[in-house]
Formats: sequence, structure tokens, C-alpha cells
Amino acid sequence: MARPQRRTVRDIRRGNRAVLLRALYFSGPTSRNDLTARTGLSAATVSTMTADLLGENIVVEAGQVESDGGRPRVLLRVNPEYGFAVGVDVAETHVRVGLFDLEMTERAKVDYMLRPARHDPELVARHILAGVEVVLSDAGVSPEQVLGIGVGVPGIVEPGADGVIHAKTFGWDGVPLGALLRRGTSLPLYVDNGAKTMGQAELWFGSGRGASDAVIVLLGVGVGATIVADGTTFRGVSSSAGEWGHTKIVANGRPCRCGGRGCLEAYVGIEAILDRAGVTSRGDWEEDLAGVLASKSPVVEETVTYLGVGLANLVNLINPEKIVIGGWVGVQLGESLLPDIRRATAANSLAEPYAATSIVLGRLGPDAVALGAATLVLEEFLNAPQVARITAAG
Amino acid sequence: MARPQRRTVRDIRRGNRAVLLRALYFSGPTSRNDLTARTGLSAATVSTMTADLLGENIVVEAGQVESDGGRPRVLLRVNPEYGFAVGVDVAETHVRVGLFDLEMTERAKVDYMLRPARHDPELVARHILAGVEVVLSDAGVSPEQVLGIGVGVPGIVEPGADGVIHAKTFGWDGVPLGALLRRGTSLPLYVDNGAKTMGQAELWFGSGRGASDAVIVLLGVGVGATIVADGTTFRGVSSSAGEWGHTKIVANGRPCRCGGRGCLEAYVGIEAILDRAGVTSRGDWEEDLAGVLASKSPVVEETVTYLGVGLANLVNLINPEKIVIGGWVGVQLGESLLPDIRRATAANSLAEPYAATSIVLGRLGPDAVALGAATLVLEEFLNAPQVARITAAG
DNA sequence: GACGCTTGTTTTCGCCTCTGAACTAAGATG
DNA sequence: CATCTTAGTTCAGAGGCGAAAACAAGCGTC
Repeated sequence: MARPQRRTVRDIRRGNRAVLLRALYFSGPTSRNDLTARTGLSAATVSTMTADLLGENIVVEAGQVESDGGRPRVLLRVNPEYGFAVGVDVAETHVRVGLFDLEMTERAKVDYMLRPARHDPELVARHILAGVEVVLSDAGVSPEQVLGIGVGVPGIVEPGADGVIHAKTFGWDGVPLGALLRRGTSLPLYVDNGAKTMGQAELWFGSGRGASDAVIVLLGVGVGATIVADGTTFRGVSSSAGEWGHTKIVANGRPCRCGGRGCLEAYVGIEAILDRAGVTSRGDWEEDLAGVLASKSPVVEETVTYLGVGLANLVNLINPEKIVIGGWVGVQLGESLLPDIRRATAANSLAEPYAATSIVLGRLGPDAVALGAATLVLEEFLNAPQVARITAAG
Repeated sequence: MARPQRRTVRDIRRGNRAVLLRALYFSGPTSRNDLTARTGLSAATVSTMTADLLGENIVVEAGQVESDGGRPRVLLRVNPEYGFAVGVDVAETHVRVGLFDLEMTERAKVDYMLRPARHDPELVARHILAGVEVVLSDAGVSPEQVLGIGVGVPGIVEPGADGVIHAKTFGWDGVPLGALLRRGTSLPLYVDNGAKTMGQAELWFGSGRGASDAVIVLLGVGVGATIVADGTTFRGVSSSAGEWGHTKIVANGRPCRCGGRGCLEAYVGIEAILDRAGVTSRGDWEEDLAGVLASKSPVVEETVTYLGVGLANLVNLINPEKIVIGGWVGVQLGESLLPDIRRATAANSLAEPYAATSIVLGRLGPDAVALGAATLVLEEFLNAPQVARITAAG
């Protein structure tokens, strides 16, 4: 029934430091003066703390701003090169590895194609480890500068150090990807579900920015969601919360590749849409979907309705401030049909929660999964900037 | 993106005091020695803090326990009579007001019948205010000893001081119940949805005890849920999260009294069950339901299936550690059909989250709503024991 | 250009909290 | 009654915060 186990006077410093660092990160270049206002800390505390951070090279000066008739403000910002984060997207058809600086600017990236149905865990792990070396050397960054590696994968990731993955549709059942990777690197690892890392990206840098209660849905080959409660991704007891794609919207409905029936994914996943439209794919799903959308087939309207039902269930159950529709299928549908999707959602929601929700499209492209994975590293950095690193660097 | 705005050294004391008080409350009579172990605080801190609490009469001694060969331990407990909480249940057919001590023992209660379709807000408010006076005088408790009044109501309660309620099925649309009550009392008020207060009760004192990620569902005339994430009730952006009864399980299905179609409530709410079974009620729904359950009608199996779908959606989306089935319909169904309900849920859930969930029956009776409402007061007390009160009392 | 005015940043000082260690309390044992 | 054991209290020290004084760095004015 709640477990805030705060304790000693040192925790305060740590906590306030995190607050300050976050303010600095998200407010761009800011003066100490602004920071006192933004954080609620006293000027004295801001002064000593920024002095620490400057000394550790986590924060750097960024020019001055004249203030009418007084001492000019010195602007401060997080040093984007203090450290780097690797973000990895393990998808159905490829493994993508990106290197980001602390501002989440991509410095290098590399892709490895996967032959469908060839998702050998060892191979994937080798791709990732090779990719890390490639992006580091491409960008001229040394491993000591890397704060961690975030990995977004399909399926359910067990909590725990081994990063064990269950992804039925991927052919992975109990694959300890984290352990496999740890054989090749000693950097901190963060393995998470890809829909969640994409959600993290949209929440921090995309359409979800600033929302504290939000749902970011991913529509693609699979269908998933990230539920954000009070600013934090909601994971549930075994980290599998958000399996929206396999919630049932038609009791005893269409069979789904998960083995169940009537799942949302069996109506609005790309394979389901094409199947229902009677399209036999020649390989390019995006083109196929464009064709369906252009055809004015009744399947389009049905899809919108089903999607509306799925979204409405989120509205009623979660009562989010914002719903972000992401994933390439989601964006492609949304670009032409967003008003219809909103209408369908409204028709199936209670009035009050619907009125409190805005439904928008994601605005990060296909790199969102890798970006979000890197953001896991950033989040950790902002929460507890390692003093150990600093002494090593200094 | 998270807002832990901790600040000064005083917050530590407040936080640690709350930790200590909670440990004391939930561990029953305990020695200071035990408390150091339970809270992680140092013996010194426990000593000074318990001295404070004893001085304020919030904590009292409760005997001794000999320890083989040393100084005996002095047991401490929260003083159950330090203060009292009023819990109110505003239901379709009655208003119930209960007075509880800090141990949540009911000291007095009173009921007021409501004629169906006669839910005049003024009348309800008068009943509540009258009820408070009655229970106080029955129990010989003075208003100064009351820490607050919790009220559980149907429908959606807007966040804010006025306790504005939207309950379509109740005929209330924008009723400021909080404001109405404040005209007759100056005690702290906590107005919340009845399904949520019931959930609170089951979470703190019933089958949900100890779970930090749980869902407590209420099946009765209406159908709702309390979602507990990390020990805290999840409310969403406008406090309406948990409207499980109006999530859709059959796209375009049976019409629901909310105006929508295919809602879970339209299949497993009591009216829906009786309607689908072709029963014309003669007024006693409990008896009617017992009749349907005894009849071996296929409606029973269907109901279990629909309920399983609804529960499975919670399992997939929320990934709770525990699902508690409450409400009189839920308990009546569960008593004979729990294994079937579990089976139906398993059939519609993903394997991993289902394996992590246990589905159990609620064990608090029909008073759970009022008890939970009073628990809102208790929760506040445990979080921030008012020093103002103390100086006034001492 | 000296002086005051304004605004931003740092330093000083007092107060608060926690903890470890020394100390006191209260019983058991022989 | 001396000693042992366990429980609880007191004290000194370290670390943290905020208010306010001090310092810094410009502008404007006479």
C-alpha cells in the first residue's frame, strides 16, 4: 500500500540533483536564476549544485543573456557530449543500432536485415554487438563514453537481469537476450518491449511530450500500447502491461496469431487488414495498405470502427489525457482517417473521459523504437547521474 | 516525465514519520526494536519519533513482551481512538453512513432508504449530514474527534474541491455533492467513486491486502473496477479511470443503459443477466440471480465467458498480480463458478500475464463501499498526520 | 567618472535530520 | 550480587537546506 522508503539527508541531495538536471535538460539553456524558479530550490542550493555539475563536466556554460539593467544571466545546459547512448531496435525484418548523444541527436546508425523466420537469438545478439562497435567507430566515440545500451524487442520482457524474452510471433520463448549480450559487453543494458520504447520516445520527444497520463499505441505488424501513468510507464507485476493488441473486442471473433480469438490485432494489425480486404501481398505492405485505403473498400470503415472500439476501451479504462497513435500502420491510417478514428472512438466511449482525451498522431518516424531505447539510458542518467563515472573521467 | 519535487530536510522527517506510522499500523503491536528492522530507520530515529508520537497520543503502549534474558520489549500501537472516520455509501437504493475508529472497527451505522428514481441530490446530502450526526451521537464521539468524511458514490467524480458527480444511470449530471455537504459540515471531505472505495477497502483490508499491482472489480447493478498501480489507485487525468463496465467486448453488441453497445455491463451486469435469462424480476435480484444460477441455463455459461473476456482484457492490459472479484453479483457468481471464471479468463489471456495473476473473491461484505470511503480518511491520516490537530488536542 | 540602482550569483550562518556509538534501563542467571 | 543479554535513549558529528548578507556586473545619471 505504497512504499516511499525515503530516508537520509543524502537522498535529498540526490533527488534535488535529479530535479535540477531534468529542469536543465528540458528547459534548454537556462540561467541559474530561472532554475531556482523552475525547481523551487533556493538560489543557494542551485548555486552549489550547478557548481558541482560544472565541475563534473555534466553541465556547461552556453553564453549569456543581458538583463535590462543588471548583471547578465549566464546560461547553462547539459553537456550533450558528456556521454552517449546506444539504442537498438530489434524488429521483424531488421536489427537497427543507433548512437545518440545526450540531446538524442543521432550520431551514427547501422542496419542488419533479418530474413523473416530467421530470428536466431545468437545471430541477433551478434548483430547488436557488431552494430555497437560500428556506430562507435563511425562516430569516433570510445566505449568509456557510452552510458548504456537500450534495446527494444518484440514480445514480453521478463523483469530481471537476464532480459528474458517471450515473443510467440517471433519464435522466441524464454530467450535470455540480456545474458547473451552481456557476454560481449560490460556496458549497462536496458532491454524493453519495443512498443514501450517507442512510447517512451513519443512521450519524451514526440507528440506525447508533457503529458503525464497518456497512452501511446503502436499499430504495425503487431499491435501494442504504452500506458503512462503519472509520467511513468506502467509495467504491471511482470512487465507485460500494455498488451492491448490481444485484448478482445469481439467475443469469439476472428482467430489471431496469438492463438486467441477476437483480438484487436486480428482486426487492425496489418496482416488482418490485408486479409480482410482480400489482398495477397507481394511483399510491400505499405504499398498494399495504401492500395486498400485508396480502394474505398468497406474494410477501411470497418477497420476504423474496430480501432475506435479499441481506443475507446483505453479511454474508458485508463482515462488518459492524450492518446498518441504511432507505428507505421497507425500513421498511415491516421493521416487520412484521423477524424473518422476520433468519431469512432467517441461513439464507443463515455462522454466525460472522451472529452478529457485528445487523440493525435505520433510524429517520430520509424526510428522511434531505437530512439526510445536510447532514451531508457537517458532516463537513468537523469535520475541518478553516476558519480563513479565522474571520478573516472575527471 | 516524472515529478518528484522533494525538497528540504523537513520532508524527510515527514516522510519517515509516515513510514513509521504505516509500519506501526499494519504490523499491529510492535516494539521499537522491530520497527527499526521494518522501516530501515536507525534505532535513534525510531526512538525520538515514537517519543513524539506517544506525546501526541497518536501512538499508545500496548503491553510488554519478555525477551529471553534481557530487557523486555515495550509494544506500541496506533491509538485506535485517536480519531474517527466517517464512511458513506451512496447506492442505488440506500444511503449508508458508518462511523469507524482508526482500526476501522465500525462503531455505529445508519441507513436511509432511497426510493428508486428518487435520487434528489439535496435529499441525499441531507441524509448524509443527518447520518453523520446520528452515528456520532450513537457512538458518543464528538465532531472534533472526526478526521474526515469519505463518501463513495456511483459514477464519475470530477477532481476538485466541489466533488462534482456525473452519474448517468443515477440521473446525476454535474451534481456538486461535495459543495452541498460542505454547507453542513466543516470536516475534511473525500468524495470518490463507489467502485474505487470498495477497491480501496479490499486492497487495504480484504483479499487484495499486500498487493501492489491489482485490479478489484465490482459486479453489481453497475460494473466497475479499481486499478491499483504500485500501491496507489490509478485515477487517470480526470479521475474516471476504471470504467471497465463500459469497455466493449462485442463490437456492435447488446445495447447498454449508458447508450453504447456491446459494453461488458450489458452482459454481466445484473439487469443484463436477468434480461438475457428471460427473468422478469419481482424485486429481489439476489433471489432472481440464485434462480438463474440454479437453472443451468446456457445464460450462465455465456455470462462466465463474457466475464472471462472482460477479465482477460484486464490481465493483458494491466498485468496485475491479483484480481479481486467483488460486488454482490461477483461474489454470488464466484462462489460456485470461480474455477469456470478462471478457465474462461485463461482462455482469453496471454499465457505470461495470466500466469502472473491470481483471481480471487472479495471477502468484505456489502459494507465494503462505506468502509473503503472511511479508508480514504485513514490513508490521509497515515500519510500526513496533522500536527495542527495535535496542538489543538494537547 | 563616481554613485546609486538593478539584477544575478556566491557565501555565510543557523537550523534541521539522520546515524553510529556510547550510555542507560531492565530483566535473567548462577 | 556480579555478569550477561537485550531494549531503548542520548549525544556528537556530518550533511543538507534556506534566508539573508555579500559580492559581481552591468546600466543610467548627474
